Amino acid sequence: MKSTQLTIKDIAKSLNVSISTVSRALKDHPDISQETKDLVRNYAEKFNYRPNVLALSLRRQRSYSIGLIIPAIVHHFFSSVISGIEELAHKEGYNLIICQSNENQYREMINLQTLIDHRVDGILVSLSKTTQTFEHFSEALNSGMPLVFFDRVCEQLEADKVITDDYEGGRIATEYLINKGCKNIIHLAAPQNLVIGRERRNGYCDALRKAGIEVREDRILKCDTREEVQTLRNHILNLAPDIDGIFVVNDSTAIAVIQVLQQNGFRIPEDISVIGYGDGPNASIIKPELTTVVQKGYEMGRESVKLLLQRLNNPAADINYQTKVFKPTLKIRQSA
Amino acid sequence: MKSTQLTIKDIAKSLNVSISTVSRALKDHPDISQETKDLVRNYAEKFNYRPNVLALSLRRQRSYSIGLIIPAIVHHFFSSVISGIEELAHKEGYNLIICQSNENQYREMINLQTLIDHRVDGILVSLSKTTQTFEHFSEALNSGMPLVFFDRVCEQLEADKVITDDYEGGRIATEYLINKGCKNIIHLAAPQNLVIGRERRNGYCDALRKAGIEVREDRILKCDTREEVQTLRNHILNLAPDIDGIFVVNDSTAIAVIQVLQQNGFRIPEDISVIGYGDGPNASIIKPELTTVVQKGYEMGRESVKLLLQRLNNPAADINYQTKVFKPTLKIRQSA
DNA sequence: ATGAAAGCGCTAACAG
DNA sequence: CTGTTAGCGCTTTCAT
Repeated sequence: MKSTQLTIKDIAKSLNVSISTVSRALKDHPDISQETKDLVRNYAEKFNYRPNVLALSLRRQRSYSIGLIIPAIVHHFFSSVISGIEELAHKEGYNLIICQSNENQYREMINLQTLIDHRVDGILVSLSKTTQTFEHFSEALNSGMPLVFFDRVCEQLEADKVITDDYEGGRIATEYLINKGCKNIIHLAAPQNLVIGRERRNGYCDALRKAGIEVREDRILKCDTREEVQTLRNHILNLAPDIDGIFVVNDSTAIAVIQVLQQNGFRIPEDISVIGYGDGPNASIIKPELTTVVQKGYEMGRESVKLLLQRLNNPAADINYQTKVFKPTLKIRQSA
Repeated sequence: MKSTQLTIKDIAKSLNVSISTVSRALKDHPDISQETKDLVRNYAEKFNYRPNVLALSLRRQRSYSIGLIIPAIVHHFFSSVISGIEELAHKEGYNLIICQSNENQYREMINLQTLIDHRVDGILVSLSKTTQTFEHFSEALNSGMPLVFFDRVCEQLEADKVITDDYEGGRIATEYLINKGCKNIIHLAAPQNLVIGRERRNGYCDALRKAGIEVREDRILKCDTREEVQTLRNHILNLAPDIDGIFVVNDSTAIAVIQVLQQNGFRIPEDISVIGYGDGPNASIIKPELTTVVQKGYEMGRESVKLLLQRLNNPAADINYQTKVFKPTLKIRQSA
């Protein structure tokens, strides 16, 4: 923070007018004479006066900044969400304070507190994988802090939410595999404490049932990272000869699985069809190119900000909480 | 910003002590009796008092937040830098305000102003591709704002910098190709107003000269995005029969080139060897896996924050500006 | 049309 | 050991 920044007080002194006159002149208050306005504004312009946002926020009881709690910045999906958020937020005059939970509930709680301490006007959050309790959020909500959850939301909490219809995503992916003729489809799932994990899985299960295929617990593996694919490598390879389809909860895991299978002589999609989830840039780099469920990160980011702004601009109006649902689509490439 | 947040004044009133007593008790000032301390702190704890960071910043003339101007969040390199920055900054009690320039000088200038307006204690920046003038930064620097440039730095500005030795990166990549027996190597380059663009290119040129290979301007193409590869598609394919090596300024462009070449019957690396720059996750997804220059984003992020903190903690001490240089290494895979 | 003063939440010098 | 006061930079009510 630069201490040598020009203040309204400095201007007042130099111009021999009162502080309030300067303040009013700067904001084009009708009471001020054109003459004084010009005087003040020229001076301000000349010496590059810039209002102190901190002081403004304190005074206005509104910081014009919004907070973001995100599990991990480096995932393409999340970074595209950030991009969408940043874009709209800045356009609307808000700035963005970003915190990373690193998939850790404790960090998430700290993040939340940090943002509250900074008196952000509202908070956007996508839950960490390890988050099991939600008091921190319900407290914030009760204290009046506007909260919008996106992607990884919390069912038990009443709040604004932006999601993709993950059940539908799981369903269309699995149905596509079934229509392709797959009979033995496994699912690599996200942790089941996450709604997205449950929903995608439910979509998978229901599609199977609808097709008269038995849902087998031993064909659903908790596996949603590249690293886990390595850990479960042998298990997956044991399963491989008996299966003809895999629905994977995200792209990077799907790609890791394809690589492992290919290294062991399985042909994709001839032997086994694989479908991912996300449609990041990797999806069209892997050979065969990945068939995957499209998730619109950038748009979800923007939508989250929209919902938040709506609430900020109607603080009194007790709008009912909204859930904006994006319909997932299947991007068909080569892997299935 | 929640207006119903408990303040020090509220506590004072409830407890019938003065505001300053509360303030001191909270910060364990030696003058305050243990009794009063307990009283105040219990109350604060019980009603979940949280200091208003805005007021604190105003008072201290220090916001404990740092700003970041980044060309595009969605690039893996940059998002890993952010991750490193966020990590260390939060650990040191700073929070991060992120602005995206979108490779646009005008946006970059706005971003800078926004951050100054928010009275951040310091700013980390990586230049946008289109930035051609630097007055905005030199002004900030002159006004005393600590600035650290990383990766895309500015030669003309005296400031702290964190870079990889891009000349060296270009050199080792090209030398490796030469040693592999390549004689006709083209370079897909970044814009030459960027130091990284010039340096990588210079490394390429010098490696060629050192090997007695003529440097030909028609073998250096400005091409550093997937999109540009499509635009230059025909040009590249015309060149292809005559060349045996390509040094590309970043991974995603390298991958796009490989895809175009493969689609047109060229074998990588048998017909043409390709080397990228960055070593993001994509590098090991493409077939053949990409040989590429390793760039340590996360570490560069941390180092940038370190340099900044060093300066913040020694505001008086006129430390000489430092440039931290990371040595690039070559990750050899299959594409070359 | 302009100024004085209070206050946003907090700290710290000064006083007692 | 505790309280009073001024001030960080700004806005706004109330006087004039």
